[in-house]
Amino acid sequence: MKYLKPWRSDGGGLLHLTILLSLAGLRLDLDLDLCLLLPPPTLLRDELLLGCDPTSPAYALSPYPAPGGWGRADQLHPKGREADPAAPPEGQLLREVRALGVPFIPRTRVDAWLVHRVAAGDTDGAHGLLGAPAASSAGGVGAGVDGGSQAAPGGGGDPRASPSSPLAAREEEKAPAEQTARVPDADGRASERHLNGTDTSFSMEDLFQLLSSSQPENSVEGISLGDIPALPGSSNDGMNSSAHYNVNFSQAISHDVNLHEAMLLCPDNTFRRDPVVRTSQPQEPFLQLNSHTTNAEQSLPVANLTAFLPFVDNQMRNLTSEDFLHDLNINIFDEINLMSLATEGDFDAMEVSQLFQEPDSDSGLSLNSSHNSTSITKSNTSHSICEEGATGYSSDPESLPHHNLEGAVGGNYPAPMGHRNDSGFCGDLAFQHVFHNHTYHLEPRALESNSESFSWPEKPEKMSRYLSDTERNLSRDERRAKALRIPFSVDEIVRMPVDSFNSMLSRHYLTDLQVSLIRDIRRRGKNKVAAQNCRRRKMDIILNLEEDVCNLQAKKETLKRERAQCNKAINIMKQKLHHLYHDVFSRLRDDEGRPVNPNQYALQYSHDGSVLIVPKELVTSGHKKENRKRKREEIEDGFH
DNA sequence: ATCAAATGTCATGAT
DNA sequence: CAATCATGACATTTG
Repeated sequence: MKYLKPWRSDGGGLLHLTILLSLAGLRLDLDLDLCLLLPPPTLLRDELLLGCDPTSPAYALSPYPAPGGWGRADQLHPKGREADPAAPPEGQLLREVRALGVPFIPRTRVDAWLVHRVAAGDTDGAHGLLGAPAASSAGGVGAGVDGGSQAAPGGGGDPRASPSSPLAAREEEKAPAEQTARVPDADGRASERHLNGTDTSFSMEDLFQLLSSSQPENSVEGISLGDIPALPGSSNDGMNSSAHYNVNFSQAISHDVNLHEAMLLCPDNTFRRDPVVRTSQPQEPFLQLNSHTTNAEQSLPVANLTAFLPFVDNQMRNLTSEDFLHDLNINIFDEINLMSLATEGDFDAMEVSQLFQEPDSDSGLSLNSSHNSTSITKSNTSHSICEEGATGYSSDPESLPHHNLEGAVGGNYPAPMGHRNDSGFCGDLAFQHVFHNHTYHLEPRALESNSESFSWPEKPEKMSRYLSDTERNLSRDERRAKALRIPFSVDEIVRMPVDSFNSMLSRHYLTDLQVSLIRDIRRRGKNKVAAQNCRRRKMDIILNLEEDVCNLQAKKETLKRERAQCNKAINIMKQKLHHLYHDVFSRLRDDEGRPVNPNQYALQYSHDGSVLIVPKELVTSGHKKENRKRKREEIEDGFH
């Protein structure tokens, strides 16, 4: 398994940003030279997802809808969307586009605009507006606009960035005024402004405005380009000025191009599973989820993020055959998924990093100890909370709203991470450092494992130390499912009938890793129930046996008492017989008038009722004969 | 820290 | 033949 390092460096500190808008056969290449720092996972993911040619076989092999076939009919059907309570209010533009009957349901204004342009046959205009095709799609940022999949629009601003960055704080102050003037209203009138009046003057700002305005409420916060510190040697080539793009670009990229996540993992209306099955599950739209989870990325003033991009380039260049496509589909997506997970959620960052931990490596996940440690943040090799959680979670709970990261797995995930400290020391320098040094320190062994043989080398006893009480209440499978963004609850996965289960798997775009985990969860869950039943039965058997033992013991005691009584009665009878014997013999006299010795004679009853006095020798011999005769008769009876 | 009970997990065979 | 169940053995968690 080939893992891509998440940083790309262009040497000059310039991030070559390429936005490929692949939509309904339309490819819009936006080539930007920005001293812009983008969230690496989003960048990598979208680069891989959308940086390739939409017409290439990669799209056919990928689990994503190919251009022109965005999503399945049932998923994209307007009715299905109308039934979605989470769907955003339809703006006029959206209605317009939908009225055109294109097989693509835009969720964002950019989507709508693009579809509108495509439907209107004005693709050239779109190309012209968005600039020249990318010189290197693999080296750029694929900022795809995914209509049907609603690429993570949710928007939450980036409250984490503001407190930690003076620039961001300043931006935050002036943001509202700008936003009021720039952010389109909810029904997309601002978007229509571009469409109706100034198509030919559509600028980057317009695009970014569109991107950022897909969630107007989120556009107030976040990092503007002006806030991003310029790297040495950076320039504003390709841009009018940084101020010109003083929009929530990072957020826009993060929210609107998070295609992989949106299409694979987003359980929103476009990929909603059977509502009947889902009725018991709280609908946790990933829109909201993703919007929150990108905050860490946005908030990070990453300095070295470009270090990973050449790696990506090499990977992309070296993998041009079917292997590449296969890897792109299975491994890379999974890996990216994991990496993105690591950057998108507090828990997940922790979880994923720990899941990939060397089993015996203690890795110093000392979350508690790291709370009051500030020096660790300056050590490249220290294993601090930030390193473990370096995959992009804020440590400043006050600065970020309590994001509800949970999917359907395990019900609710209140999600306060145990490692989320109160000091927020990771938010600034520490977090910056950690972010670009340790974000994707995945163990090669773990990285090389494919999705089928993927193991979870976690050490539960260690794991539990770093989990909050809430997380600790989750089972391991629930934590795993949450880490992989499995959009179903463990209970649901286990209890679902096999037919529903299989149809569910086929209806959702799940990575191999997710499918494997889901099947494992089902197997383990059923086996857990079976084991519980088995133990219950065993306990029942044991209890029944114990009850039987008690009953038998009581019966034994009763029998013993009866036997004792019988023996007592027998002894009494013997005593009486003895007395009677002596009484009889005391009265007997032989022919000479002498008393008869009871030791030499015995009394014997004859058949006619008379009593004879017989010498004991004859009595014993007679008894022996009778016994022998009786035994012979018994043997003969048994033989016959 | 230690230990025992409870519980989870895996392997395997049966259904 | 796949899915599920049953269960012994071992691992892990819990109190």
